[in-house]
Amino acid sequence: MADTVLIVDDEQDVLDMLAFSLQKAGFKAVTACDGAAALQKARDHLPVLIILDLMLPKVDGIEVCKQLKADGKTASIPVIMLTAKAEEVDRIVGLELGADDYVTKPFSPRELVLRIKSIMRRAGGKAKTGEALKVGDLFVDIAKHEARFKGKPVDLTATEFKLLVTLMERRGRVQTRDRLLTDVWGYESEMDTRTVDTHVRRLREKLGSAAEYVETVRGVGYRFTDSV
Amino acid sequence: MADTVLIVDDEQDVLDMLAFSLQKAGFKAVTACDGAAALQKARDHLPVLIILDLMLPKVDGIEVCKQLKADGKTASIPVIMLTAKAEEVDRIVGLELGADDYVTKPFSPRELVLRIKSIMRRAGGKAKTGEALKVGDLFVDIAKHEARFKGKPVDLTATEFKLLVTLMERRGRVQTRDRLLTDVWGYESEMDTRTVDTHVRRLREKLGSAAEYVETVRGVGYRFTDSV
DNA sequence: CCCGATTGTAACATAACCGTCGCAACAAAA
DNA sequence: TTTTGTTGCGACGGTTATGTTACAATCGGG
Repeated sequence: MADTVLIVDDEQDVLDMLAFSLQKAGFKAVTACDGAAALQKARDHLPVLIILDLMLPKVDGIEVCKQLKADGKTASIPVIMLTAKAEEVDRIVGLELGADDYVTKPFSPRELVLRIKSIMRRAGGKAKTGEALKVGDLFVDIAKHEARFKGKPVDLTATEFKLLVTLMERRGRVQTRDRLLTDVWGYESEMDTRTVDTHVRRLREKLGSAAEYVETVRGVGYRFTDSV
Repeated sequence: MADTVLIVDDEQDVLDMLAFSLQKAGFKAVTACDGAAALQKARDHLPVLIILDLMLPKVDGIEVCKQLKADGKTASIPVIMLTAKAEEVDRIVGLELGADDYVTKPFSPRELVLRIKSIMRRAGGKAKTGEALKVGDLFVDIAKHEARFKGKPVDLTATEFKLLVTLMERRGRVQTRDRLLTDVWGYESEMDTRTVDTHVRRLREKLGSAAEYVETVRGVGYRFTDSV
């Protein structure tokens, strides 16, 4: 099928894991282990999506992304950036290099596949570097690490912020506690699922009347609803 | 496009790096490695901007700048000075030699491109009186290397000044410590991120009540806010 | 050559955040 | 209604991030 995805990373383990996950999700995976090969294969296969590690030998991931966007042949291909540290996210966004989304390591394969599908849905309609989530009066700007409700800033901790974003990105669909644990806390976290409850509670508290967006689905988990 | 930039430096590495960065940013780069060639190429290409290293063989960078400003053909071209040490900034400014801005080594390419765009924006509008950043009662004049709060001068060291300018130029957006390190201290600085905290503290101390502009975003970094 | 200013780092203090627990409130099943 | 399981809530220590202070090294000016 034409659903080819290009994966660029210098670690073979990551490549294998991603290729496996993507093939399982119905994509065709092509891999590259450095920037030069990435640019070459991007032109060659014209994938529908590129997953690009920030840290690459020789040519930086940022540079690769810029060159992809500068080439008319590959400019329209959505790019998902992989970053090792959450702190680098701001840097990426600030550079305005044209990445369409980012995922921080460690990530869950499930999360990545969801992002991919989200990106491709978005690309089908209006492609935009959507770093802003908005539901009703609730506005979340990922680039600024800032959430606003009715225009007023909501002071959230880093964990609460990521939890809110995760829920909003999958709005309408129930998220189990285990899934939230792996997606917010990372795939290797060994924690009590009740911890999620506590953070949901704190999040609701700070959200005030916007807390009604966060629904409890008894026996399953939580859901962010936009149809109040 | 006519966006030609002349780069003058005696080190080939610096020339390469700058030319690369500028071309990525959409400029056309012309280089010169000494003062005589610089004057020649300035008259020849009539660039929209000149990046001029202070230390040059044979003819001093200061002398080059003076001659550029004395020649009617090149007098109107904005000049950005490159200096190895922040302390020399005062010297440049004191000499009133006509430079429009300065950047201290080591610098980040990102920073330089930002300065260039700023300079060119300014040149498009009014005559060069030095770029002034203004938020509330806080005024910062980059060209004069001067900061004022409620009209009273704030005595800042070179590092503190650069930190303040960097934060103000990206007002509203969180700046991680790593990013501030690369933008204020240079692209190859290997320093403790806690150093940033210390300098932020010193800056806040000197700013007095204007310190509220400098916000801490726990777990992320610092942010200069104008929406208090 | 000496002295003050500046700077980066380390050490300590403090505040914020996080994960867990126990219990009460609640809902679904029996 | 009773029973059983689930979730909300508040609180408690442990951990981490940041504020604060102090100090040695460096640099430049006098």
